[in-house]
Amino acid sequence: MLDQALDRGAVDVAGLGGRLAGRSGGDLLVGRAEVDQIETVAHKRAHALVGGLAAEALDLRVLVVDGLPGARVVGEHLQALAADRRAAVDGVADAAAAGDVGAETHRAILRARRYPEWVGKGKPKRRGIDVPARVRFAPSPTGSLHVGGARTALFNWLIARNTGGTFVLRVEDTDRERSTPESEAEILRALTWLGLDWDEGPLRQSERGQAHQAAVERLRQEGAIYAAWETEEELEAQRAAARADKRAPVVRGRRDHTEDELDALRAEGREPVWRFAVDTAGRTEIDDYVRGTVTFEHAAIEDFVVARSDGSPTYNLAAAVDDAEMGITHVVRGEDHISNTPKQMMIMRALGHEPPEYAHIPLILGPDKKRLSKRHGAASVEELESAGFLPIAALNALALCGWSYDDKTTMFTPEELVEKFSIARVSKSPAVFDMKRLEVLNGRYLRTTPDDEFADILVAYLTDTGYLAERGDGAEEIARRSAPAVKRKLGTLGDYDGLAGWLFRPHDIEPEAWEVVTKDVKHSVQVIGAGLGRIETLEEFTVERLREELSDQLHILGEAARDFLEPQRIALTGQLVSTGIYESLEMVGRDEAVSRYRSTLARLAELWQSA
RNA sequence: GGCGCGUUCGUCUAGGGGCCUAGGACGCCGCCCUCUCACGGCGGUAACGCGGGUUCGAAUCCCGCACGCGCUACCA
Repeated sequence: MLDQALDRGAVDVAGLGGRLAGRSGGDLLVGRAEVDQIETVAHKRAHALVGGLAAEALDLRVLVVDGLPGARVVGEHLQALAADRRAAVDGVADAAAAGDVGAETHRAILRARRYPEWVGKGKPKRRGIDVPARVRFAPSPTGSLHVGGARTALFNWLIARNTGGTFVLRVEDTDRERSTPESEAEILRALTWLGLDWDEGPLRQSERGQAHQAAVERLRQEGAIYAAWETEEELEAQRAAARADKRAPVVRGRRDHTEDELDALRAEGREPVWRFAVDTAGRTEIDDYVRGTVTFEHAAIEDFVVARSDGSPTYNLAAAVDDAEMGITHVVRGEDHISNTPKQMMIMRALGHEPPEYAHIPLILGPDKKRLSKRHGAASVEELESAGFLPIAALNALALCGWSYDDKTTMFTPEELVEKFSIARVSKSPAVFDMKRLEVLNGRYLRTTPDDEFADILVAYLTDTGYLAERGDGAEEIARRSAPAVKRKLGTLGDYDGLAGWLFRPHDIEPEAWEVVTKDVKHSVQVIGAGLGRIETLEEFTVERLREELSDQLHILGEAARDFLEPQRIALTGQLVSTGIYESLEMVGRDEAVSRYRSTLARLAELWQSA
């Protein structure tokens, strides 16, 4: 078949003088380079490979073995190859004829010939931070620490630790209406819970009033800001006009009031705000660690307010002054701040400071792809804690939100995180926070915790949430004893009650479980009775013995494990999902177990009779 | 509306011109562990937003479009 194809010239590769000949050997040879096993010719990439070599050699010689399996297939592939590569070869041939093969082609050829060391590196890798960085986390104390904020804090902390730098905590409480000391305390507590310690601070922006005033004064002297007297309505009109005009909705105050006008304005009792006089002709470029160069034309930036009419500084002024004066070298913050950055850079420059470097990290989204907020449920660190997540699990989930080390690692110790983190590997695109994944991760951490340590963690959690107090005396002891049984099933500590709640209650059967067990009353009575028979007389009430006894009974009955064990679980715990059956029996002991079995049987019997 | 950013399985991601027949993880589905629910193990499902261009070759580079998100305050 192949020979026929050859005879017809159909496989004359691109008419470049290549020829095909039957020969024994087993490999497909192209030029003088050995390519691959022949079956991989079917591979698309082999075509490309051969193409590359053909392009180089401009003379394709293909040697094929006699009696190869599927000569027809080989022939077809070679035809495909020929058609496929003809253009390729022509392209290079033309280029070569013109005396210029091109760097790209050269690289491709070299790569194909597996001389990786000769192959160009392509684009440069994104840069990381390799100097000791002085970074800051600057939350505003208007609520609890959100997942997004926590992640920003974490990244900053990681950069500080990993570069041997300094992590500064600064509380941005210039909004006096909404800032509260309680919220500040809660944020600090949440950071501590996560294990993020700061080297300086907390420094309150509200206590830096003098520095801010001085900066405003300086800007005034420099002529970088001006008093703006426009009323709310006038500003609105400006914006509306711009919008109608499809221009950027920027606000610019009048800068050329006469003395008489100013007197008149003051006489009205108006107080001006101070706006930054934006140089509308210029532009500001941010050389961002994660986004590359981002350019803002000043024409689209309004004359933003730096000082309110009561003289207090706005966020942009306070942040710029503080970052500059605190010697912050790298500002790492959420992407929602990126349009503030040129403003802050302008302020710093007007003040004679060189702006720091910036990294704007992508936002964390809720399942609806909107920025994660309270609406999405557990959106704060506080909620994560009370839901029963371990700090280490939360830390990992946060770190892996917008950052990855490689394609598989999902569990890092804090030390590994510090060692491996790099801003260069932070993703550009926003990430949906995956609560389910956090749960799974948490369960994994729980399971790797040694039993005694786990028991302590569990008891601490149950105490903090008031669970134990509500269950009365002896509850702690019960919880401690149940710890090993519960450990392998827990996703979060908050799931504890769902698994072990029955231990603290007098015997009762939840409706769903009752439904299961009453589906076939006769059968239920039978297997529960059989189970009871086994445990009633059992001297040694241990997991091992219980397993033996019940397994034995299960075999005698010839039941499927599920059909036999499910009713046992319900008889004892009254729950559909619970701690393991044998552990559960052992935990409550024989007397309690027997009494629960009997009470279940009694209820079943009652139903049976009435039916 | 303006400005900015983003777009690979449902979700988090690997990927930087040929190592991609697009890999991993979570979820989901199935099987196994005859200790059930669960845990664990094994397997399966599933993605390069669209259209052009550059190139012998594009998930990767360029352009356009679409969609999404952020910002657009005398809030931070």
